[in-house]
Amino acid sequence: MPERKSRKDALRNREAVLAAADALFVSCESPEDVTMADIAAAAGVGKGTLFRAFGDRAGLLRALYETRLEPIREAVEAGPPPLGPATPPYQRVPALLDAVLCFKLDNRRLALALEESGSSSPYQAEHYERWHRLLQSVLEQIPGLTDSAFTAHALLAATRADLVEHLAGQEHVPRERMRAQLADFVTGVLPSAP
Amino acid sequence: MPERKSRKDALRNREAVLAAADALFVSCESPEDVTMADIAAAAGVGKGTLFRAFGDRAGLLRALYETRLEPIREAVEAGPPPLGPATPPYQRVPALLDAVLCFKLDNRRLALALEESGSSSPYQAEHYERWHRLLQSVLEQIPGLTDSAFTAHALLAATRADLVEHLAGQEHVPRERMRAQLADFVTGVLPSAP
DNA sequence: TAGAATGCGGACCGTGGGTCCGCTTTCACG
DNA sequence: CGTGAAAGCGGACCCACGGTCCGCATTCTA
Repeated sequence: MPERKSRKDALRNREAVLAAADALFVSCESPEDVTMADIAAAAGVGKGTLFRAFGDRAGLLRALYETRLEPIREAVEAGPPPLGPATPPYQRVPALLDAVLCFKLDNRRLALALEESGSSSPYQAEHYERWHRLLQSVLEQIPGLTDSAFTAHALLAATRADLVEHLAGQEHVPRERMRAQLADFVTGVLPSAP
Repeated sequence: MPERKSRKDALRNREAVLAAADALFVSCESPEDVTMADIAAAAGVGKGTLFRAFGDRAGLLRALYETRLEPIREAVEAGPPPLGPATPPYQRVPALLDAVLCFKLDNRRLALALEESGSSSPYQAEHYERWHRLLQSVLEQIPGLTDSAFTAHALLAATRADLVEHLAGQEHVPRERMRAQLADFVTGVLPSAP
């Protein structure tokens, strides 16, 4: 069907914008003081271009996020254990959450920007849906869990970007300690094999 | 010290604003389409009055929130079991989280408005601090828990306003079911007494 | 009941997301 | 190549909203 290919300048500009936005988010105090105009200027394009390419702020954030997320997505969908589908559920659940946590640690500002993207809640984002479905389906294979849907939500909530930011930023919890805490929590939630 | 008493019209207006804001938040689709001007108009005062009384949007939200929260706070600090301090930890933890959940169910829009209050994360709010400290201290009395601070964060994260809103609003999970899910989750997290 | 102190209110401002439209660049086709 | 039209560009512009300001009204004090 359609998918008529874009002009090459459009493509080049799209990349420039993504790169500029990424850089700005990495080197900012708080995501909300990176404005659309800033990004356009840093990318050397006009605001119109930026909005034409991504629709609105949320669209740009989403596009960036998906890009960053792709390697992990692949590792989860078709990679080797402990992330890939061949992993037994008991090991895979902590591995998945650890991956999410690490991702948010590595992309703090971006994740933050996306979750507080003004309007709608993070729960309507399509990538959240994906994580939740996956986690739920894995949890379902673990006997003794009563409600895999809610459990998946609750576990993912423990990796929310602003919580991560709070722990890492304000309370200076080091990365490895946080990973250990989350891992402990997760294994505590899973029914202990008797 | 100071605390010079306010004029009575100031006090009256303050109440009018709180009432108007409350009403508007209850009957709105999304908290972000209740503007400050709306609130001022509904309260029959000028915008200046509103900002004089509460400083800024976040201040107003906070004031409203604290007001609503007060009964629960009292019940927790000095009330009878299962919320009050006399309750044994194993029962009190689920009771506290249930109270939080019910509060957010009863004040969905308001809690939402506060958490997404633009700028700073909910984790810097003083009322979050309070809940966290309390929950942590109760968790500490339960043997076998390795990290009460993180566990408290993670449990509270399961009651985040936008998650509650998502479950109640989009997925139409009924109140009692949600309470049961949370209760199950919480007891799952607490180490089972052997 | 006069004067000061406190508060009122709405016109006004700055900012930032998003739009618009005349001009430029690209590309398919001859 | 040359050429015309589609695709894209960019920055001036718009508007909504949070927040400020200051001349006027109300309340308090003596």
